Amino acid sequence: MIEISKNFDLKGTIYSGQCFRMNQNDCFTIVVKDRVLKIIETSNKYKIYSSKEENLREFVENYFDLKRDYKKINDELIKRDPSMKSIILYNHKILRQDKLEMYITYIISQNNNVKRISYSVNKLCELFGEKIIYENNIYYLFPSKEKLLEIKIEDLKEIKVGFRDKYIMNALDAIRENNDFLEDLESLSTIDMTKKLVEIKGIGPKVASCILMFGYNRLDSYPIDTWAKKYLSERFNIKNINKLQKELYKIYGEYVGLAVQYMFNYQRNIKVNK
DNA sequence: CCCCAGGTCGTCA
DNA sequence: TGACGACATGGG
Repeated sequence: MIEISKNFDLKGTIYSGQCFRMNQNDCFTIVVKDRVLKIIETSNKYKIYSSKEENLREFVENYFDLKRDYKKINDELIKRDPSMKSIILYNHKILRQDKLEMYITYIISQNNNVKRISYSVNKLCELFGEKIIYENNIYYLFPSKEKLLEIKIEDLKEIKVGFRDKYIMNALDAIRENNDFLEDLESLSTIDMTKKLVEIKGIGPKVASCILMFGYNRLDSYPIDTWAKKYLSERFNIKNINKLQKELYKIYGEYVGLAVQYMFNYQRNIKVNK
C-alpha cells in the first residue's frame, strides 16, 4: 500500500472518457497494465492497494502523470485564453496508459458511447486476457500482444464491436508486419506519428489523437469529438469548426490537448448532470 | 419511429 | 477538398 497526496480529482480523471476499465463501489478499482489498483479516498490522501506491490509508487506516479506540473500548464492555458479559467474546475490528469490498449480501445470508441466501449473492452479482456484473482475477486488484464495476434475476426463477434471488427484486424496486421510498430512510433514527432496511424484503415485523425494523448502522453495532440465541438462552437460562436480546428494549436500552444480535454469534460458533465 | 454515441470509409461531385 | 450516407449496436 502506498499513499499519495490528494491534490487532483481522481474520480473526475478516471471518469473522463480516457479510461474504460474502472469500477466504483466503496472504493475505486482500476485494472492497469499488469495489475489491479484499488484506491481508497480519505480526507486528504489517496490510499492505493494493488495486486502487485512491486514498484508501486513509481507505477502510480507514472500512471497518474504525477511528475508533470499541471498548475504551470493550466496557468499558461488561462494566460492564452482567460475563458479557460471557468472550465479548469476538475484538476484532471491525463493518464499514461498502455499503448496497445489505447490502440485497440479507441478503434472501438468510434461512433460509440462510453458504456458500450467499456463493455467491449472488458469483454475482450475477459476472453483473451490473463486472469487475476485479487481479494477474492476476478479481474482480467488487457490481452498481451501475442494473444491479440491469435484473434480471428469471428472471435470479435462476442465482443460486440460491430463494423469495427475489420478495423481491429487491420490494426493487428500492422503489428504483424512490424512487431514493434507501436514502440517505434515513440521516436517520431506527433505529426509523423499521426500520419503512421491514419495509414491504417479504421484509424482516422480523431482516434489517432486519442491514442497519442492517452497512450503516448502527447499533449500537443487533440481529439475533437462531438462534445469538444459543441463547446468550441459556442465559445467561438461559429457553426463550422473545421477551420478553427487547425488554428487551435496557435491559440493554446503545446498543451492544446489538455485544453481540449478540459472542454470535453466540461461540456460532457453539463450533459451528464442535467 | 427517430436520434445519438470520444468517427471513418467509400463515393461522388 | 468537401459533403454525405453507411456502418453495428444499444439506450433514450
